[in-house]
Amino acid sequence: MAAPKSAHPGDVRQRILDESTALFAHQGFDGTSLQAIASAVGVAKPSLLHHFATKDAIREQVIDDLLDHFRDEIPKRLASGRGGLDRFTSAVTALVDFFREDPARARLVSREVLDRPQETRERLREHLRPWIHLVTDTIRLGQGSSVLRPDLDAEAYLIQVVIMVLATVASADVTGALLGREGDPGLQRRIDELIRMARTALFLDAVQPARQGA
Amino acid sequence: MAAPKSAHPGDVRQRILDESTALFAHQGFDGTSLQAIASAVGVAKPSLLHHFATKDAIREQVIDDLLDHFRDEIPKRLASGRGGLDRFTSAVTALVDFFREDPARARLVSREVLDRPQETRERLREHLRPWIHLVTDTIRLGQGSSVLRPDLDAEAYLIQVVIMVLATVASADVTGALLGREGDPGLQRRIDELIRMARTALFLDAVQPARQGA
DNA sequence: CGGACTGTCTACCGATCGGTAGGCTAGCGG
DNA sequence: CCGCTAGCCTACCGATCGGTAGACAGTCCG
Repeated sequence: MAAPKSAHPGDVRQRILDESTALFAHQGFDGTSLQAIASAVGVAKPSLLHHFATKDAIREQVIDDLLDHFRDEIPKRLASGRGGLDRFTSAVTALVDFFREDPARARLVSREVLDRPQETRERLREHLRPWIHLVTDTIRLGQGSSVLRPDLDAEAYLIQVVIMVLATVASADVTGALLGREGDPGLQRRIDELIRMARTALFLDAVQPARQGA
Repeated sequence: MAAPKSAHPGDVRQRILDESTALFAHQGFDGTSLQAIASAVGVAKPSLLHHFATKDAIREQVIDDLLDHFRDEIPKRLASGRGGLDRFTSAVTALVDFFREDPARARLVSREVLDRPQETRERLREHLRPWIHLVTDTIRLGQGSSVLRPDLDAEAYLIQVVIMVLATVASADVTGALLGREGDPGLQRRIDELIRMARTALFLDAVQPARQGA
């Protein structure tokens, strides 16, 4: 009626994906009905199924878009240097920022891991395998030249750091209240500590760089 | 018919809780129907609602039992010494073992964090507050006497370690395939690295104790 | 101008959801 | 021995689920 019809092709489709991302992240796939998505987008329920064959197809597209975005963004952020921070902090910060700028991403991945472990395992393996090799090779190089701790398990270390970043962002609402101050979101404080832990566990104790302010 | 009726009072009730724990952990609360629980237990659906007022009441009891069990078991395990391992490794191992001996616990908590952040935050705060204070006070003591790293944020550190343990066990099925060898579950390897990371990030580099075999 | 196509809608489908009503039975206390 | 209660059952409820049918309106192309 008031709104112009079919003003932008592909617009509704993208809005469906955006709203589904938010809803799946907060309520889970099973906890989100097609009606809820339709209401959020502002269309009737069957319109969703005109753009996607089934509810599950929406979820698949949401996940694919997220992983593609991850694969495109991370190298870009790594290349952009990030000021005077050393290479390690720059890398971890890039990882953290990707999830922190939209925590729905962290929640969504966490839910997929819990809901569909087998499928998610295969998908992540394809997407992350080259990336993992790149990082672990670099770590092993640093271990050889006595910059990094020799007793470190490169692959396990990397995975643990990624898991910790994911879980930290995904659980930000909950874990904030466990810190001392009540109203404090405290996410930055936990991330600072996360980076300190990861760095300390990686480098032989040469220098501990000063903690960055913001 | 064949089975003796009402052989053990409270038996069915406990079986409902056990099966619900497993089902909620693997499929989520919204992904688990009352019918699915009833079938797993081997009773008719309305029998569930004789023991519990609503489906949600089942979930509440499952979580309460889990948290109570945690609060009872952890001090017990800490007291039992765990052989010649130092106190730190003993504590982290106790935490890891609690979740690893039934990974459904880790999955269940992770799901609650995602599904009901506000409610879970309050519940965890009540349950964990004294425990957190105990640990962080001990850490700060160690920081004062120059055994532990002075730049460590005791509360944030503790929370990050707990999060990492939880997420590691909850995601064991997925993350295993990301390590080098394919069929390898690799959980022990990640947990060894987790403990190494936590230890290195906590202690000033005096000694790195040898990694324990099994 | 006139189809064909695209996108949206209303109306509806069978299945399943959480939950209820009420009957049957076995054990127990008076 | 009799009635009450606990525990389990079959049968059923309205609501909501994911998904379908088909009408209708624009828009683009010949």
